Amino acid sequence: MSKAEKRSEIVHAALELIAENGFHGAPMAMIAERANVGAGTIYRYFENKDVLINGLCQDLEERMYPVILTGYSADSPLRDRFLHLGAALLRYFIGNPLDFRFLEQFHNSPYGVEHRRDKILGKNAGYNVFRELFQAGVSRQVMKDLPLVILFALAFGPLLAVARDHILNFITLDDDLIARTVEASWDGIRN
Amino acid sequence: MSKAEKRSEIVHAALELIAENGFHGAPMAMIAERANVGAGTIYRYFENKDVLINGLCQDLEERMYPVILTGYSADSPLRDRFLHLGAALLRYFIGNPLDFRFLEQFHNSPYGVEHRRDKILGKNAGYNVFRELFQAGVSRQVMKDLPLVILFALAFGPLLAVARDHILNFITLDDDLIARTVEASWDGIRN
DNA sequence: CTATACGGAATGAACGTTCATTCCTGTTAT
DNA sequence: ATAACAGGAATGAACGTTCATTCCGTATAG
Repeated sequence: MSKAEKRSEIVHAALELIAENGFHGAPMAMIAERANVGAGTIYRYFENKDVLINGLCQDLEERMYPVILTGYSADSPLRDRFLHLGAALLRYFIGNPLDFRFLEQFHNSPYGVEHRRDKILGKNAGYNVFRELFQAGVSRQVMKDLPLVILFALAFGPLLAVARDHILNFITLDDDLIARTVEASWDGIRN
Repeated sequence: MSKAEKRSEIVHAALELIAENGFHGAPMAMIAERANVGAGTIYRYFENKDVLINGLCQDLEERMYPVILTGYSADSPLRDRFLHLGAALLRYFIGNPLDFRFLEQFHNSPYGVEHRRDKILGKNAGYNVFRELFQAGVSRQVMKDLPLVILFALAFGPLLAVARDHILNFITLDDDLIARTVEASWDGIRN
């Protein structure tokens, strides 16, 4: 097994275990076992568990962004752009439940809060499709004149909640239901 | 200290610690210390940690419901009823951040998922103001014709998200902002 | 071409720490 | 005096992390 493969085995095993059992249910020994490596080997690739977990999150975002942005045109009407992003996000989560469950675990942990604080208040507020879309929406008065944070909550709160419900089998989302849900969440933010 | 007082000290300490530091950051020894009791004493009141935590959740719901339902009239128009419940919920969470943080921790843990599964699919689907309100909304065509679970997500997803953002100091909610947020989430579900 | 030596990578047993839970001692109330 | 209770030290299981050792591919010597 090459070095890169081994690293990715470790990352994949960790993601799987954390998604399935939460942070509690993913001790290093178990990650090592599932990745078919020795317990110590992990520490050749990651300084410690914190670094592994933060790395996981970064890897994940890098995999997710391109998928969501496929077919996204910054020139379309705002409504279309929102519907595209919302549906793409929802489909991604449904198609990659492990990624979704990991992100949920991550965001409800000390790691996640710090991560989000940086994103909202922090330096690397850099380029961000979502922020750009919402700022345009507000300034063109297509969206409600509410703080960005609240618009985010109105838009993505429902989407994350239905993704969770689908993955926990409380409901089964098909393409029609996805579309109607995203449209409903658009109704929440549009003027 | 009376027996009932001691029990409530333990419950309060546990809620505080779990809310502040998550489940990881609330070992029994620390709960005992904050409650000014011995570590073993807790086990005279609760069989084990699981029982303590589930008890916490039940206590909390019993404290929350009356507050939210104060001034609620089942005869008002559906829109008013929703606005009342939404604003009351949001205000409760903002005024009782520890309760909110605990509920979040709880719902993102194995305990919480089981608890919710029971509530949605389970037996004790018994009386529930929210369910009743939404069923009425759908059947009178005041709300979108979507599965109940999705309407819940559309309505409460945003409210929980903004409550979280307020408590984490990403935004400061005042009465005006609360009202406008609840109205926006109503736009998401109404026809 | 084969045999030997080398060095980085992998290993997993062992360590120190932390936790939930138990147990025994001392205290209080009757 | 006795029973019920409270306390916190003791216990053992589980965890993240370390480190002495083994393994293996490659370079070097014969």
